[in-house]
Amino acid sequence: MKYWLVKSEPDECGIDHFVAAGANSIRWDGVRNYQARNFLRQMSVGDRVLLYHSSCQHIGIAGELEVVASSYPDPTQFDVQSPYVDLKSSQEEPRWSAVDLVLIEKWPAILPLNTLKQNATQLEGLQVIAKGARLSVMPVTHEHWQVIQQLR
DNA sequence: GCCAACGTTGGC
DNA sequence: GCCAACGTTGGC
Repeated sequence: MKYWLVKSEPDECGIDHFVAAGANSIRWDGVRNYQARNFLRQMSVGDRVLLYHSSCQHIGIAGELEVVASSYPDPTQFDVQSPYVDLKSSQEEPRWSAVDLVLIEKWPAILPLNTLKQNATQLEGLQVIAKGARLSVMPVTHEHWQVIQQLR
């Protein structure tokens, strides 16, 4: 089992979207960055995922998700109605991938980015606390996962 | 709203 | 292959 962190603005697809979906999964699509896509493609069913809220009032980790479907072609890249459409992508060689995620737990409170930064020594290398970090899908080591669990 | 950091594009 | 210009991300 591997560990990951995904970023989203809570208005777009936040923890409450997953709460509303209940036992139903939500497709994690619209990723249009190659490095992030490559990480999506490394996800396996059963992997655990931290959901991070960005660009909002309470920045930080909002809860835990689980991968229930490994990567498949992101349908939004072919949807001309979608803001994520990519006209340079083809059905034969889809450029972008999506996975399906389901809620494991909404944490009782957001674990603030500030708290993560205050524990930067223990979390050294965790990409979300790096200055200027823009990656929206990133791996989390088992050690970092355990530190984060203790901080929540 | 500002702006630093970053990824991508495209001319050469 | 280099790099300037541009658009976007995301914390503050």
